[in-house]
Amino acid sequence: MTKKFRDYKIKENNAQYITFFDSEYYPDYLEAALQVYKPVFEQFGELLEEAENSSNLLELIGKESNPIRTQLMRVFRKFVSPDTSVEMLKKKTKIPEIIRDFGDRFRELELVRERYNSRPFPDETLAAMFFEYANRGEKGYLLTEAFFNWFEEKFGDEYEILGPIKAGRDIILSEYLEGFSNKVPADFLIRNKNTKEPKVVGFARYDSDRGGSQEDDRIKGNRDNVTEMIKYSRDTNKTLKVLLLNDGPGLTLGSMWDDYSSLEDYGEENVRVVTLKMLEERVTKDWIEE
DNA sequence: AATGGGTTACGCGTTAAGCT
DNA sequence: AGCTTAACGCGTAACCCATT
Repeated sequence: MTKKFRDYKIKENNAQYITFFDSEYYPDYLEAALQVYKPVFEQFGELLEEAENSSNLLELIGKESNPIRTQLMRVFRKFVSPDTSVEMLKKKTKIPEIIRDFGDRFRELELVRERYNSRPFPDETLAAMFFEYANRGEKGYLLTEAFFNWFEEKFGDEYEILGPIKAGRDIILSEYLEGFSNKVPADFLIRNKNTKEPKVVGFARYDSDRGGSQEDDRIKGNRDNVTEMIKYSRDTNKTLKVLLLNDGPGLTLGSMWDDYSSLEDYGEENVRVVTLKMLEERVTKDWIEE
């Protein structure tokens, strides 16, 4: 009997199967943060002097080009308009609309100047806040990247793996599976290199933190996907496997591990849940083909 | 009544691909 | 070339609920 995801948790030792990606320690990165954002703050200060009013300040920022424009927008949000989401501010063309809809809630320019000048220059606090966001999402990319590399190395001759290694559109399964009409987004798809026959549908996720709320969504989403795949396999008489690549310390939180274990049970031999450290043992040609 | 862990709900910024 | 979209994981306020 093959080892199951559940079996990696005996005696609560599952943490050893988790992959860690290094993060920086506080306060080591403060210097780097100041380096990055000092020019942004500097320019914001200049525009602040130049502007006639708060709306005009936004217009002036809109004339700048990226990447600095987006950074100036972030500062604008903080000092002038916490109402306006970054999604809005990212669109240059939306600026007149934003002024129309939110302009009356912008903080008065005089007050903004006063508050801005009350801060030390460069504002280390704000730099640190911004910096904290900078690496969001990166660990998820590292996870898929590591998997793609491993897979190419190990199975590159026999199989091909499709999907974005970093940012980019997911694989929409209906576009690759004959007779499958649901627009299910997957992270990768493994096919026989010669026949192009789909073999494995993959979903990847790195959980640094947070158990709680996300657990349910993810398990449920994954379960729905598994159900779909099983049905598809049965209908078409093909064996299509589902690989759930999950990793990160978040896996050890709450009921996450157990939930994934039961998901594996639910999918029987067609579903495997793995971390990077289980790849050699669990992602085998036998499993792909059986 | 206080404490504290867990849950719910939602907004968030950056990146690279994709589009116009 | 500039802009938009799709993808990623992160942070936390407010609430729930069991225990002390």
